[in-house]
Amino acid sequence: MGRPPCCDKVGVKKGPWTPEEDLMLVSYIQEHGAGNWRAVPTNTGLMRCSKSCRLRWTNYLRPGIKRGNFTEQEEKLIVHLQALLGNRWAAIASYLPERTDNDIKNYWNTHLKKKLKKMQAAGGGEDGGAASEGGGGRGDGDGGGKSVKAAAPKGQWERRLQTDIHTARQALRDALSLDHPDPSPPTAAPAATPAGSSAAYASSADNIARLLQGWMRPGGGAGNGKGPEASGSTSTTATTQPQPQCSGEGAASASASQSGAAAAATAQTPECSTETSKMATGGGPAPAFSMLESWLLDDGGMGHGELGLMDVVPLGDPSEFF
DNA sequence: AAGTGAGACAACCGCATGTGT
DNA sequence: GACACATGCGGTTGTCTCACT
Repeated sequence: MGRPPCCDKVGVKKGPWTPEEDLMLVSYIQEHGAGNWRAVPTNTGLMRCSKSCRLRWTNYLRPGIKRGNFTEQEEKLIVHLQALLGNRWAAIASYLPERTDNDIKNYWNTHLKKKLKKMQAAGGGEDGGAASEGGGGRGDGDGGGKSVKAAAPKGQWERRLQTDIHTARQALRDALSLDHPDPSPPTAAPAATPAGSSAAYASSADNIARLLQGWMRPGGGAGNGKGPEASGSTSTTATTQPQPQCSGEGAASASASQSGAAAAATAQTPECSTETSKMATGGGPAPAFSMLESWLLDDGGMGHGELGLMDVVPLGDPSEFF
């Protein structure tokens, strides 16, 4: 409702972030943990709005983020999830712990959309293609969730329900406190693989990653929110390690989308919820993921992707996947 | 070698939702 | 129960880099 935009203030800087700003933000989060973004600009002296700070952190500075080069598996996963969930990037991103929703969204808009279009044009519809748009549902490719609802045989509410189930399952898993997989040591910020353009910037990001490694190691362990301020908001802090429990999760190792992700998902701890609330959306589909994976790899089943997934996660008995 | 166009990525904007008072 | 505030999400735009002519 009549809420004033957070970035209304004059003097708020916009545009690309400089390495210096990144450092300021990172070091602040190091000390206070992520969260309470409102206070970040004032406390850091950054001339950015809180939103911008949060975005910068979650999309770029947060450790454990893999950049560039989507693997084939990731691609497939995205296509199928998009078909299933629509443009709910945050939910989709929860299946790809190393990727940010923004990244996935961009990748979809720049690569996959075209790819699928081509496929359809070729009369193929191959993989996600056919499945996804349910017959070109998205036409323009945009408006995912919205248009999907019209074209998809299943209502969007059903998809939501589906996601909710994931969330619920995750919650239950947390409650049962499965222990997390060991924080598989990150292969060091894979970050620095930006393609071309970002190369220059990558180096600075790399530096930041190094910086993070330094401070994230307080107790030797990225362990459980052992981070600088292991509490509350720190959730993210914990994440800060390139091998975090929250974001990058162990999956950090290589093509996480594969097997790694499963473990990764499990790695989700309640603490991670703050920053990764997005993750909560899709929940930590650890078990589901493996099934999803096989489902995905089983291309033959394509064509009814949705039904396929529905089968994967029977509405009636989600518990079965615990 | 220079100019133009296309593609890719980062960031911003506005709306929706959740939480606290 | 209503209101206000903070955060999260998705869509869109702007900028930069690379490839081609």
